[in-house]
Amino acid sequence: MDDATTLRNAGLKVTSSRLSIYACLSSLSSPATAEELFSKLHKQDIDLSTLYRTLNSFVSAGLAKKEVGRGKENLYSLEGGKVEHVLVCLRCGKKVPLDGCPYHEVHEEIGQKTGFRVVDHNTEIYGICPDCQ
Amino acid sequence: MDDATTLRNAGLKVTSSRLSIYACLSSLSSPATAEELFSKLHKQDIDLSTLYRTLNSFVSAGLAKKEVGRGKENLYSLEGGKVEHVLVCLRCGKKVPLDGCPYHEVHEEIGQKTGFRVVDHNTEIYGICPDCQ
DNA sequence: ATAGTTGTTGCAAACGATTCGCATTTGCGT
DNA sequence: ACGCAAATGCGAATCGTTTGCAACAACTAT
Repeated sequence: MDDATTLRNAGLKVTSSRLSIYACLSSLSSPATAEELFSKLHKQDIDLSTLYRTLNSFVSAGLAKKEVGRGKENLYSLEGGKVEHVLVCLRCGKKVPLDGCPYHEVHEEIGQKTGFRVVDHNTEIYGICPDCQ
Repeated sequence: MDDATTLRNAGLKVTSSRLSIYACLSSLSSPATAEELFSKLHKQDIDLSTLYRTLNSFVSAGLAKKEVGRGKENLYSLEGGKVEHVLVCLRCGKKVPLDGCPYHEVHEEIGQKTGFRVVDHNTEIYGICPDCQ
């Protein structure tokens, strides 16, 4: 499925800005701030407010995720990109990656029970509720 | 362990503001905005900037957690408080609580495989690694 | 294709959640 | 008690993010 189709399926109009932003997001190896995305997109001449509006659209559509960063800015990343699961040691901070998604089956179960379409799970479990689908 | 000891163990000076804020956080059933906490604390006469500074201290000390809310404000909650599992709808923001911890068995499995003692799981999965135990 | 409808974009201005500087006060080790 | 470093209150500043509006571009039905 190409990006345009992905956007359409999410109920979003396809525009060149959105395609650029989507492509930019999918090129990320880790979540980025709006400012970072903005400078990556600098040549494409996309307005900052458009970027913000687009990011919010993506989040509402379940395509992207928004999380708190270090400062007062937020981080954005594609939903369902390379989901990485990490064990973090509270003492030494060491991180041990886990292979695959240990929650996969559990989330399917939850989806069946609640009617949510489960999309991601980091801070919380995100999805689209029956009323919105 | 009482709150004062908790703060001290986290390397924070114990002050009445901090005790109030900590108590306020631990009374929450779900994450709250700084504004909400502020109005809950309004009798205690704590300055808003103190609240923010304190919340940041708590987060840095690993006592509290900060996450993005619906608007442009963030949500704060105690780390390791009543762990609640919630399905959040990306569209309408509705939250549906889950009974129990769906990950319980999965985490036991992970613990056995990796040697970690799994302690919590919100943004990431926390534990104590074999070297630290 | 064409015209109409609706959602999107750019621009500039506003907003407001969060941060910061500084003088004062407080906790806490000696 | 004494002194130092850290915490607080107050105000003002910051700047990440949102918004209003007019122009414009995508999609739909003709």
